[in-house]
Amino acid sequence: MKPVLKVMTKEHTDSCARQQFADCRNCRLGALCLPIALATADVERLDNIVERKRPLQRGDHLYREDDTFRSVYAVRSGAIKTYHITDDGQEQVTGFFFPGEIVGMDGIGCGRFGGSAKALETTSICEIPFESLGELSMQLPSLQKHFFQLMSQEITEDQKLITLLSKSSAEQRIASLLLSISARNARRNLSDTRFRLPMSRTDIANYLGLTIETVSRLFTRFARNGLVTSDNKEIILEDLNRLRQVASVNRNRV
Amino acid sequence: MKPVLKVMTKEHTDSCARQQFADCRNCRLGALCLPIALATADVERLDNIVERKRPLQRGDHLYREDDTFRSVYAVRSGAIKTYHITDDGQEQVTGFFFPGEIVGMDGIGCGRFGGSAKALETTSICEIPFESLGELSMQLPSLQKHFFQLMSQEITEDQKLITLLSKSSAEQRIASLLLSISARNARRNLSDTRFRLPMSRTDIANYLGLTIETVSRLFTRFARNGLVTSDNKEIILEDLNRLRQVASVNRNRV
DNA sequence: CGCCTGGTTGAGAATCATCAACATCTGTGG
DNA sequence: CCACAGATGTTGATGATTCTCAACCAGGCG
Repeated sequence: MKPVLKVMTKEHTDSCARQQFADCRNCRLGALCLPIALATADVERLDNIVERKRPLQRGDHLYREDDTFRSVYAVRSGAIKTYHITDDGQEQVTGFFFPGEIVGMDGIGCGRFGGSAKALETTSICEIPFESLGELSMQLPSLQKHFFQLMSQEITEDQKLITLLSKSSAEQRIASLLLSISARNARRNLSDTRFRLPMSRTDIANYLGLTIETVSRLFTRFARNGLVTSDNKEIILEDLNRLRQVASVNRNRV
Repeated sequence: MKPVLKVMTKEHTDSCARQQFADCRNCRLGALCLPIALATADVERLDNIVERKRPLQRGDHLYREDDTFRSVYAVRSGAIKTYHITDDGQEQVTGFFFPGEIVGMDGIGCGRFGGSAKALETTSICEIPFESLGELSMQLPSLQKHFFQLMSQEITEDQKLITLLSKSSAEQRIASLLLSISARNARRNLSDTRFRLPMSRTDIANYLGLTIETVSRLFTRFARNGLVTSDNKEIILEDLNRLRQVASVNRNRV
């Protein structure tokens, strides 16, 4: 049994969210998750179609590759990783999702999920049935538009990752990932300099197209150079500006 | 002046399309471009909002990064590359688009295009104004759904590229690209074994996260091993099956 | 004709992967 | 509460792939 005190850590915000989450109207993540310029009455209609599920435990699947697509999912608390299995059986991590972010939009296309989604830690989720959403969108132009936006944001995100994988050294990839998580924490009013990485080194390596050894070595190198302090998954970014430099100073390809 | 005979080459299909393209109803690409189960009357409504533009010349921009987003574009003939400029001024090619494919969906999110799109050769385009499309979607559920599908397909495509960049050797990347273009040619009823690559080695290298030297060396290696015959941009895939093997045999990472 | 762009080829260097040993953490059962 | 096993992470030595630099070739155009 963990002491109750645990609730008062930096995860405080999310922990509270977990309880308060009666509906979309007073969801603390509202502005992040579906920050639509919806009239109050419209939020209510959205709220009606959203289903809250019981929390996933670490390692539980939210959905699996080839499952029939019915819903997209908003992360309330915790963290999700998405991944594919390649033809030759290897895992490819394609993304990490934090509270306020939407998972599962790749499934809209073919009616099945193109990859799997798995909880990295205890995670609570709002399920948004897509059929109903489609109908609702039909009536609420702003909701439809917003959904288009979310999807194209995902395209943009993926393209950033493509650039990262295509052009950057191992050092830059890791610096970029840390900065990305930092920025996403800031959005949720959490610290942008001290946080816990919910994913394993293996997941980081896989996501960034590196080996765990390289990731490990770079964490220690960053620590040696005073860029970060890291105690396993707990991490402190000691110098955001210098980290930004590291992330962007490119070896001069092409 | 090119001799009229030119029209009878393997680009025949597309060349014809260029003329016949009075409207969406008898577009030969129809089933590829917006293969919707639309009633005839509905295609007519779609047709009404589509604008045909005059052809782009090689090097012309279809749109540029940060241009206000108003439309998505269907490629009728020719080829388009999309690219970003990174913070430090380098180009990152994010995709190649062939006839029947839709460009510009990354712009939907923030109201501006997230990258630029440029013609690799003489290219004709159908412009699909997005505002009108939004309204039309509102009335035609199947069109809205289809558009969601197109976008999530793009997400899926991007994720394949992510996997490619993250997990594959230079050899596999190039084999995969060739196979991708081959398959897309097949979709258009062109040869899947002999075609002209519309993009430069530089673009290929950039797209695949390699250097031009590596790309060049691998083309010659492939030729030496009887996988392909290549005369500059003209290419013949001599052994599709073996090429598929090369593309998928992974070094065993993670 | 010479210039310029784009492509090919070679030799050496650098980054990152691989293999291997070891350390640390977590959870389970005694 | 401790001991142990398995998973996860760290560190070191070596090697392969791919980059870098450089020379050279081919085709298009003024």
